Amino acid sequence: MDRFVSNFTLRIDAKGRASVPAAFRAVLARDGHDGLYCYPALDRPAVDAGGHALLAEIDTLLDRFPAFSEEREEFAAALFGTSETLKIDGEGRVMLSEPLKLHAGIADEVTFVGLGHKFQIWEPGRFRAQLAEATEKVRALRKQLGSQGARGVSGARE
Amino acid sequence: MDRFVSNFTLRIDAKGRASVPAAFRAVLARDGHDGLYCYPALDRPAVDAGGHALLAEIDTLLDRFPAFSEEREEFAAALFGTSETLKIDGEGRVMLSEPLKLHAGIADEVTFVGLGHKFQIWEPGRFRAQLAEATEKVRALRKQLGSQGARGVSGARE
DNA sequence: GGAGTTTCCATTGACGCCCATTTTTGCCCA
DNA sequence: TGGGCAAAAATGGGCGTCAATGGAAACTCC
Repeated sequence: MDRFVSNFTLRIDAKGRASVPAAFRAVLARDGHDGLYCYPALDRPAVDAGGHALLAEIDTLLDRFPAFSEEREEFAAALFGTSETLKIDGEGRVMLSEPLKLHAGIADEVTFVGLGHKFQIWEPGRFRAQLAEATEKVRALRKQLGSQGARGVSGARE
Repeated sequence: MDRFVSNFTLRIDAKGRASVPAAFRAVLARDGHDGLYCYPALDRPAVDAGGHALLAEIDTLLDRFPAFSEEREEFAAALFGTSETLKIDGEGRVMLSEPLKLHAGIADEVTFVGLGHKFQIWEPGRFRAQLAEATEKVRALRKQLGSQGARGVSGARE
Protein backbone atom coordinates (compact mmCIF):
# COMPACT_ATOMS: atom_id res chain seq x y z
CA MET A 1 0.00 0.00 0.00
CA ASP A 2 1.34 3.40 -0.89
CA ARG A 3 -1.29 5.71 0.45
CA PHE A 4 -2.79 6.60 3.77
CA VAL A 5 -6.19 4.98 4.17
CA SER A 6 -8.68 4.37 6.97
CA ASN A 7 -8.71 5.86 10.43
CA PHE A 8 -7.38 4.82 13.84
CA THR A 9 -7.95 6.22 17.29
CA LEU A 10 -5.10 5.86 19.75
CA ARG A 11 -4.18 7.00 23.21
CA ILE A 12 -1.60 9.57 24.24
CA ASP A 13 0.49 8.33 27.16
CA ALA A 14 1.71 10.19 30.22
CA LYS A 15 4.77 11.43 28.35
CA GLY A 16 2.69 12.83 25.51
CA ARG A 17 3.48 10.08 23.03
CA ALA A 18 1.10 8.47 20.56
CA SER A 19 1.77 5.48 18.34
CA VAL A 20 1.51 6.20 14.65
CA PRO A 21 -0.73 3.42 13.27
CA ALA A 22 1.36 0.61 11.83
CA ALA A 23 -0.40 0.93 8.48
CA PHE A 24 0.67 4.56 8.23
CA ARG A 25 4.17 3.81 9.35
CA ALA A 26 4.48 1.37 6.48
CA VAL A 27 3.56 4.11 4.00
CA LEU A 28 5.98 6.54 5.60
CA ALA A 29 8.76 3.98 5.45
CA ARG A 30 8.20 3.62 1.73
CA ASP A 31 8.13 7.39 1.34
CA GLY A 32 11.57 7.46 2.88
CA HIS A 33 11.08 10.71 4.77
CA ASP A 34 12.93 10.85 8.05
CA GLY A 35 10.46 11.76 10.79
CA LEU A 36 6.87 12.84 10.45
CA TYR A 37 6.36 16.11 8.65
CA CYS A 38 3.44 18.05 10.20
CA TYR A 39 1.73 21.41 10.33
CA PRO A 40 -1.57 22.80 11.57
CA ALA A 41 -4.24 22.32 8.91
CA LEU A 42 -5.26 25.63 7.43
CA ASP A 43 -8.99 25.68 7.79
CA ARG A 44 -9.83 22.99 10.25
CA PRO A 45 -8.81 21.99 13.75
CA ALA A 46 -6.50 19.19 12.74
CA VAL A 47 -2.86 18.47 12.02
CA ASP A 48 -1.72 17.62 8.51
CA ALA A 49 0.97 14.98 8.44
CA GLY A 50 2.95 13.01 5.91
CA GLY A 51 6.31 12.71 4.22
CA HIS A 52 7.93 13.92 1.03
CA ALA A 53 4.65 14.04 -0.83
CA LEU A 54 3.37 16.60 1.61
CA LEU A 55 6.51 18.70 1.36
CA ALA A 56 6.16 18.63 -2.39
CA GLU A 57 2.73 20.19 -2.04
CA ILE A 58 4.17 23.13 -0.21
CA ASP A 59 6.95 23.53 -2.72
CA THR A 60 4.38 23.61 -5.50
CA LEU A 61 2.46 26.32 -3.74
CA LEU A 62 5.55 28.41 -3.05
CA ASP A 63 6.90 28.02 -6.56
CA ARG A 64 4.14 30.30 -7.74
CA PHE A 65 6.08 33.20 -6.28
CA PRO A 66 9.53 34.47 -7.22
CA ALA A 67 12.38 34.13 -4.77
CA PHE A 68 12.74 37.10 -2.41
CA SER A 69 9.30 38.45 -3.26
CA GLU A 70 7.38 39.66 -0.27
CA GLU A 71 4.59 37.19 -0.84
CA ARG A 72 6.97 34.31 -1.07
CA GLU A 73 8.56 35.16 2.25
CA GLU A 74 5.24 35.54 3.96
CA PHE A 75 3.96 32.25 2.66
CA ALA A 76 7.14 30.44 3.43
CA ALA A 77 6.95 31.71 7.00
CA ALA A 78 3.34 30.61 7.34
CA LEU A 79 3.97 27.19 5.81
CA PHE A 80 7.51 26.19 6.76
CA GLY A 81 7.55 28.31 9.86
CA THR A 82 4.64 26.45 11.38
CA SER A 83 5.77 23.02 10.24
CA GLU A 84 7.72 20.55 12.30
CA THR A 85 9.27 17.20 11.67
CA LEU A 86 8.40 15.00 14.59
CA LYS A 87 10.80 12.24 15.47
CA ILE A 88 9.44 8.75 15.36
CA ASP A 89 10.89 6.65 18.16
CA GLY A 90 11.87 3.00 18.04
CA GLU A 91 8.31 1.93 18.81
CA GLY A 92 6.78 4.11 16.11
CA ARG A 93 5.53 6.85 18.39
CA VAL A 94 5.56 10.62 18.02
CA MET A 95 5.16 13.51 20.42
CA LEU A 96 2.86 16.25 19.20
CA SER A 97 4.11 19.71 20.09
CA GLU A 98 2.00 22.05 22.19
CA PRO A 99 1.07 24.34 19.29
CA LEU A 100 -0.17 21.39 17.28
CA LYS A 101 -2.18 19.98 20.16
CA LEU A 102 -3.63 23.40 20.80
CA HIS A 103 -4.64 23.92 17.22
CA ALA A 104 -6.42 20.57 17.04
CA GLY A 105 -7.79 20.65 20.58
CA ILE A 106 -6.06 17.38 21.36
CA ALA A 107 -5.82 16.15 24.94
CA ASP A 108 -5.31 12.45 25.63
CA GLU A 109 -6.60 10.70 22.52
CA VAL A 110 -6.06 11.22 18.82
CA THR A 111 -7.63 9.97 15.61
CA PHE A 112 -5.40 9.40 12.60
CA VAL A 113 -7.32 9.84 9.34
CA GLY A 114 -5.91 8.75 6.01
CA LEU A 115 -6.37 11.17 3.11
CA GLY A 116 -4.36 9.39 0.42
CA HIS A 117 -1.05 11.19 0.03
CA LYS A 118 -1.18 12.57 3.56
CA PHE A 119 -3.15 12.05 6.73
CA GLN A 120 -4.64 14.18 9.46
CA ILE A 121 -4.56 13.98 13.22
CA TRP A 122 -7.77 14.95 15.02
CA GLU A 123 -9.26 15.12 18.43
CA PRO A 124 -11.63 12.11 18.18
CA GLY A 125 -14.81 13.99 19.08
CA ARG A 126 -14.16 16.73 16.59
CA PHE A 127 -13.40 14.22 13.92
CA ARG A 128 -16.70 12.42 14.42
CA ALA A 129 -18.58 15.70 14.16
CA GLN A 130 -16.69 16.78 11.07
CA LEU A 131 -17.18 13.39 9.48
CA ALA A 132 -20.94 13.50 10.01
CA GLU A 133 -21.03 16.93 8.47
CA ALA A 134 -18.92 15.92 5.52
CA THR A 135 -21.06 12.85 4.95
CA GLU A 136 -24.11 15.05 4.72
CA LYS A 137 -22.44 17.26 2.16
CA VAL A 138 -21.40 14.33 0.06
CA ARG A 139 -24.92 12.92 0.13
CA ALA A 140 -26.37 16.23 -0.96
CA LEU A 141 -23.79 16.58 -3.70
CA ARG A 142 -24.44 13.11 -4.90
CA LYS A 143 -28.17 13.68 -5.08
CA GLN A 144 -27.50 16.76 -7.07
CA LEU A 145 -25.27 14.90 -9.46
CA GLY A 146 -27.85 12.19 -9.90
CA SER A 147 -30.51 14.68 -10.94
CA GLN A 148 -28.25 16.07 -13.63
CA GLY A 149 -28.63 12.91 -15.66
CA ALA A 150 -26.40 9.96 -16.39
CA ARG A 151 -23.34 12.00 -17.30
CA GLY A 152 -23.02 13.39 -13.81
CA VAL A 153 -22.67 9.97 -12.25
CA SER A 154 -19.11 9.43 -13.42
CA GLY A 155 -17.88 12.17 -11.14
CA ALA A 156 -19.75 10.96 -8.09
CA ARG A 157 -16.93 8.74 -7.01
CA GLU A 158 -14.42 10.62 -4.91
CA MET B 1 16.48 17.11 7.21
CA ASP B 2 17.99 19.50 4.72
CA ARG B 3 15.89 22.57 5.18
CA PHE B 4 14.97 25.01 7.84
CA VAL B 5 11.56 24.21 9.23
CA SER B 6 9.51 25.10 12.28
CA ASN B 7 10.03 27.94 14.74
CA PHE B 8 11.75 28.24 18.10
CA THR B 9 11.68 31.04 20.62
CA LEU B 10 14.80 31.38 22.74
CA ARG B 11 16.21 33.75 25.29
CA ILE B 12 19.10 36.13 24.93
CA ASP B 13 21.34 35.97 27.97
CA ALA B 14 23.04 38.79 29.84
CA LYS B 15 25.96 38.73 27.44
CA GLY B 16 23.78 39.02 24.37
CA ARG B 17 24.05 35.40 23.30
CA ALA B 18 21.26 33.25 21.88
CA SER B 19 21.41 29.54 21.10
CA VAL B 20 20.75 28.68 17.50
CA PRO B 21 18.15 25.88 17.63
CA ALA B 22 19.79 22.49 17.36
CA ALA B 23 17.62 21.57 14.38
CA PHE B 24 18.91 24.60 12.47
CA ARG B 25 22.47 23.93 13.49
CA ALA B 26 22.14 20.49 11.98
CA VAL B 27 21.08 21.97 8.64
CA LEU B 28 23.91 24.48 8.76
CA ALA B 29 26.40 21.76 9.50
CA ARG B 30 25.28 19.85 6.46
CA ASP B 31 25.43 23.03 4.41
CA GLY B 32 29.05 23.28 5.40
CA HIS B 33 29.09 27.03 5.89
CA ASP B 34 31.31 28.22 8.71
CA GLY B 35 29.42 30.70 10.85
CA LEU B 36 25.97 32.14 10.30
CA TYR B 37 25.47 34.34 7.28
CA CYS B 38 23.05 37.18 8.16
CA TYR B 39 21.65 40.46 6.91
CA PRO B 40 18.59 42.59 7.66
CA ALA B 41 15.58 41.26 5.74
CA LEU B 42 14.67 43.50 2.85
CA ASP B 43 11.15 44.55 3.64
CA ARG B 44 10.42 43.38 7.14
CA PRO B 45 11.73 43.77 10.67
CA ALA B 46 13.65 40.53 10.76
CA VAL B 47 17.09 39.11 10.11
CA ASP B 48 17.67 36.72 7.23
CA ALA B 49 20.12 33.98 8.06
CA GLY B 50 21.55 30.85 6.50
CA GLY B 51 24.59 29.31 4.89
CA HIS B 52 25.82 28.49 1.41
CA ALA B 53 22.31 27.77 0.16
CA LEU B 54 21.29 31.31 1.03
CA LEU B 55 24.36 32.79 -0.62
CA ALA B 56 23.65 30.77 -3.73
CA GLU B 57 20.14 32.09 -3.84
CA ILE B 58 21.36 35.64 -3.63
CA ASP B 59 23.71 34.99 -6.53
CA THR B 60 20.83 33.64 -8.54
CA LEU B 61 18.80 36.72 -7.81
CA LEU B 62 21.59 39.06 -8.80
CA ASP B 63 22.23 37.16 -12.00
CA ARG B 64 18.80 38.11 -13.19
CA PHE B 65 20.00 41.65 -13.59
CA PRO B 66 22.59 42.70 -16.15
CA ALA B 67 26.05 43.36 -14.78
CA PHE B 68 26.56 46.95 -13.71
CA SER B 69 22.86 47.72 -13.98
CA GLU B 70 21.51 49.98 -11.32
CA GLU B 71 19.15 47.39 -9.88
CA ARG B 72 21.93 44.93 -9.59
CA GLU B 73 24.11 47.33 -7.73
CA GLU B 74 21.28 48.22 -5.40
CA PHE B 75 20.42 44.64 -4.61
CA ALA B 76 24.03 43.76 -4.14
CA ALA B 77 24.47 46.63 -1.75
CA ALA B 78 21.36 45.77 0.19
CA LEU B 79 22.18 42.09 0.45
CA PHE B 80 25.96 41.86 0.54
CA GLY B 81 26.73 45.30 1.84
CA THR B 82 24.79 44.89 5.04
CA SER B 83 25.55 41.26 5.69
CA GLU B 84 27.79 39.76 8.31
CA THR B 85 28.92 36.31 9.28
CA LEU B 86 28.25 35.63 12.94
CA LYS B 87 30.48 33.27 14.82
CA ILE B 88 28.85 30.26 16.37
CA ASP B 89 30.46 29.40 19.70
CA GLY B 90 31.15 25.98 21.13
CA GLU B 91 27.64 25.73 22.57
CA GLY B 92 25.95 26.74 19.33
CA ARG B 93 25.24 30.32 20.28
CA VAL B 94 25.53 33.54 18.30
CA MET B 95 25.67 37.21 19.22
CA LEU B 96 23.48 39.43 17.07
CA SER B 97 25.13 42.73 16.21
CA GLU B 98 23.50 45.99 17.25
CA PRO B 99 22.37 46.93 13.72
CA LEU B 100 20.65 43.59 13.32
CA LYS B 101 18.93 43.80 16.69
CA LEU B 102 17.86 47.33 15.91
CA HIS B 103 16.43 46.42 12.54
CA ALA B 104 14.40 43.58 14.02
CA GLY B 105 13.50 45.33 17.25
CA ILE B 106 15.01 42.52 19.27
CA ALA B 107 15.55 42.88 23.00
CA ASP B 108 15.86 39.80 25.20
CA GLU B 109 14.05 37.08 23.27
CA VAL B 110 14.19 35.93 19.68
CA THR B 111 12.15 33.65 17.47
CA PHE B 112 13.93 31.59 14.83
CA VAL B 113 11.63 30.84 11.89
CA GLY B 114 12.44 28.28 9.23
CA LEU B 115 11.73 29.30 5.62
CA GLY B 116 13.14 26.28 3.84
CA HIS B 117 16.48 27.34 2.37
CA LYS B 118 17.05 30.04 4.97
CA PHE B 119 15.58 31.16 8.25
CA GLN B 120 14.66 34.45 9.86
CA ILE B 121 15.18 35.86 13.31
CA TRP B 122 12.30 37.89 14.75
CA GLU B 123 11.26 39.65 17.87
CA PRO B 124 8.66 37.14 19.14
CA GLY B 125 5.75 39.59 19.36
CA ARG B 126 6.28 40.90 15.88
CA PHE B 127 6.54 37.42 14.52
CA ARG B 128 3.22 36.39 16.01
CA ALA B 129 1.54 39.38 14.43
CA GLN B 130 3.13 38.78 11.06
CA LEU B 131 2.31 35.10 11.18
CA ALA B 132 -1.37 35.75 11.82
CA GLU B 133 -1.44 38.07 8.86
CA ALA B 134 0.38 35.66 6.60
CA THR B 135 -1.85 32.78 7.63
CA GLU B 136 -4.86 34.77 6.52
CA LYS B 137 -3.30 35.36 3.14
CA VAL B 138 -2.54 31.69 2.68
CA ARG B 139 -6.13 30.84 3.53
CA ALA B 140 -7.36 33.33 0.99
CA LEU B 141 -5.03 31.94 -1.66
CA ARG B 142 -6.11 28.43 -0.95
CA LYS B 143 -9.75 29.37 -1.20
CA GLN B 144 -9.05 31.02 -4.49
CA LEU B 145 -7.24 27.99 -5.82
CA GLY B 146 -9.98 25.71 -4.60
CA SER B 147 -12.63 27.65 -6.47
CA GLN B 148 -10.72 27.30 -9.73
CA GLY B 149 -12.00 23.77 -10.03
CA ALA B 150 -10.98 20.41 -8.69
CA ARG B 151 -7.59 20.41 -10.34
CA GLY B 152 -6.40 23.46 -8.49
CA VAL B 153 -6.83 21.88 -5.11
CA SER B 154 -3.75 19.72 -5.38
CA GLY B 155 -1.36 22.49 -4.47
CA ALA B 156 -3.11 23.59 -1.31
CA ARG B 157 -3.27 22.65 2.31
CA GLU B 158 -6.46 21.27 3.69
C1' DG C 1 44.64 48.14 34.09
C1' DG C 2 39.83 47.81 32.89
C1' DA C 3 35.95 46.84 29.55
C1' DG C 4 34.43 43.93 26.51
C1' DT C 5 35.16 39.37 24.61
C1' DT C 6 35.86 34.64 23.85
C1' DT C 7 36.40 30.00 25.76
C1' DC C 8 35.37 26.68 28.93
C1' DC C 9 32.74 24.38 32.56
C1' DA C 10 28.34 23.46 35.46
C1' DT C 11 23.37 22.87 35.96
C1' DT C 12 18.88 21.39 34.82
C1' DG C 13 15.21 19.82 32.47
C1' DA C 14 13.49 17.76 28.31
C1' DC C 15 13.85 14.25 25.12
C1' DG C 16 15.79 10.04 22.79
C1' DC C 17 16.57 5.37 23.40
C1' DC C 18 15.88 1.04 25.36
C1' DC C 19 13.39 -2.78 27.63
C1' DA C 20 9.12 -4.79 29.83
C1' DT C 21 4.24 -5.63 29.70
C1' DT C 22 -0.25 -5.77 27.87
C1' DT C 23 -3.42 -6.00 24.10
C1' DT C 24 -4.73 -7.06 19.59
C1' DT C 25 -4.49 -9.52 15.34
C1' DG C 26 -3.66 -13.26 12.34
C1' DC C 27 -3.03 -18.02 11.64
C1' DC C 28 -3.10 -22.93 12.34
C1' DC C 29 -5.01 -27.02 13.69
C1' DA C 30 -8.05 -29.89 16.14
C1' DT D 1 -15.70 -23.36 13.10
C1' DG D 2 -13.90 -22.41 17.52
C1' DG D 3 -10.16 -22.57 20.36
C1' DG D 4 -5.49 -21.62 21.16
C1' DC D 5 -0.95 -20.20 19.90
C1' DA D 6 2.34 -16.90 17.88
C1' DA D 7 3.57 -12.54 16.00
C1' DA D 8 2.85 -7.82 15.83
C1' DA D 9 1.16 -3.62 17.69
C1' DA D 10 0.28 -0.59 21.36
C1' DT D 11 1.44 1.02 25.82
C1' DG D 12 4.17 2.02 30.07
C1' DG D 13 8.16 3.40 32.34
C1' DG D 14 13.47 3.89 33.51
C1' DC D 15 17.52 6.13 32.52
C1' DG D 16 21.23 8.31 30.01
C1' DT D 17 22.30 12.02 26.88
C1' DC D 18 22.05 16.42 24.88
C1' DA D 19 20.19 21.07 24.26
C1' DA D 20 19.54 25.35 26.43
C1' DT D 21 21.19 28.37 29.72
C1' DG D 22 23.98 30.59 33.29
C1' DG D 23 28.18 31.89 34.97
C1' DA D 24 33.40 31.72 35.81
C1' DA D 25 37.90 32.08 33.99
C1' DA D 26 41.27 33.34 30.49
C1' DC D 27 42.35 36.78 26.95
C1' DT D 28 42.72 41.10 24.03
C1' DC D 29 42.77 45.41 22.75
C1' DC D 30 42.54 49.92 23.93
